[in-house]
Amino acid sequence: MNAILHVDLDAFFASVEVLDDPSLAGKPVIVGGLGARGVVAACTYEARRFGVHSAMPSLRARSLCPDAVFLPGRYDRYSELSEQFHAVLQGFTPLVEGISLDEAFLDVTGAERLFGAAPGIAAQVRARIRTELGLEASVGVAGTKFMAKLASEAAKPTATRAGVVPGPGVVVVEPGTELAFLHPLPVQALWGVGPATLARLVRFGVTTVGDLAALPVATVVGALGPAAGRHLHELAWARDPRPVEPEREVKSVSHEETYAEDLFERVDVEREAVRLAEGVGVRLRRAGLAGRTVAIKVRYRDFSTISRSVTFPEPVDTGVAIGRSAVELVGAVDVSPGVRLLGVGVSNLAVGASRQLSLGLDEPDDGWQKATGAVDRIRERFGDRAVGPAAQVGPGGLHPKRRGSAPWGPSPSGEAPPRR
DNA sequence: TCTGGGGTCCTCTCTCAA
DNA sequence: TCTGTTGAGAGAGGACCC
Repeated sequence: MNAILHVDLDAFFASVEVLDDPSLAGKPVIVGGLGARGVVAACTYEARRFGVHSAMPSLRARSLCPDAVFLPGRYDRYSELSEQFHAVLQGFTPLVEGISLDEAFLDVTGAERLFGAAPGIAAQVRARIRTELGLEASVGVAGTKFMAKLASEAAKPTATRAGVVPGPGVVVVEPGTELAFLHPLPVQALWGVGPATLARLVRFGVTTVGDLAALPVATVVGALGPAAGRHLHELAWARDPRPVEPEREVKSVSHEETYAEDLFERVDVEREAVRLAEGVGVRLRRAGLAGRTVAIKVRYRDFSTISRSVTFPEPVDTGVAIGRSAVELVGAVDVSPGVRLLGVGVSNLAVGASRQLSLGLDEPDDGWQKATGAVDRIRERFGDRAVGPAAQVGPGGLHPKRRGSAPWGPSPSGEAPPRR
């Protein structure tokens, strides 16, 4: 029997803000995009008492909890603490699968001889996170990843109108008790059941995990398709063979941005495509990756979204090559309805040096490779804003998109959010 | 209420070649 | 030569996760 831990930092971004500014302790704190199109990235349990939750539009959060402290978020600081968090986990086992900045699975089956039984390891993990990071974590312990995830959810504090109720911190699902724990839960508790899947299941009278388990698998497959149907039916019977995977390969790299005001001019959309492509290229080269498929994503003001992509025989990794493809793809879509969001991404990734596409310019391709290398070295020394494509030079200087800039929506001014 | 950013995975459709 | 089948791959869209 495997021993899997799911470790989740409580209200991570908001807790970091409280950690760095103790005067915020006990107050409703909301981190996210502050503009009209921003969303809540995280909030303290004091804010959740008012019905605020992550992914909620910031305007709605403001109306529910006008006295909350609203902060734009500091992605770099969260990344720094996330690295420390994962280092703590690595101290218990190398079998750590990071899910996000604040969440990870640990397979401690082999670590039990060194650290004791899994529930004890869970307590040790929490204690070390508290003393070394100053943050609170909830831990679920079970025989599978999926059950451990549900258990950590049950370990968290809860916010009610009356106040914040501390959680147990560690919840253990003992072998043999999985179904008793699982079947009373609402079916949305299953990983993979969102609003659309829920709507389909409700038509079959399914509201709990137990209801889903009671259906014949063929019925679930008929409703949800073979992959999702079989997978969810297995989960409903607490069967989850997925192992903890420490190394997961990246499948795609992308940047997207929602604009404070819609873009109607093709030249503006093309300039943004070049800027986003530049950021994607930088991240690809830093990771030593290149990709064969370049895709754009366009979201219109009515929230309808389209994507266009093109696949090349050879992988690309320079902003010039990605940008040129993205501009061509933008050229094939209608921008007149108003572009709310634009995204540029690269997939079909491969490790190693790329062979760049012919750029249709007089410059030999290896000349661009050398130029890109020089640009990367300048950025290493002087920062991302030091150099960029000519199309990006304007009165405001260079604005190459970097990971984590305006991560939760445009700020009120339309500029990147201020750093504290 | 009016919906971010960065991902992964799945499904459907179309095309092309065997 | 024509038609039907099958499978792979590309492209597009959607659902879901944190």
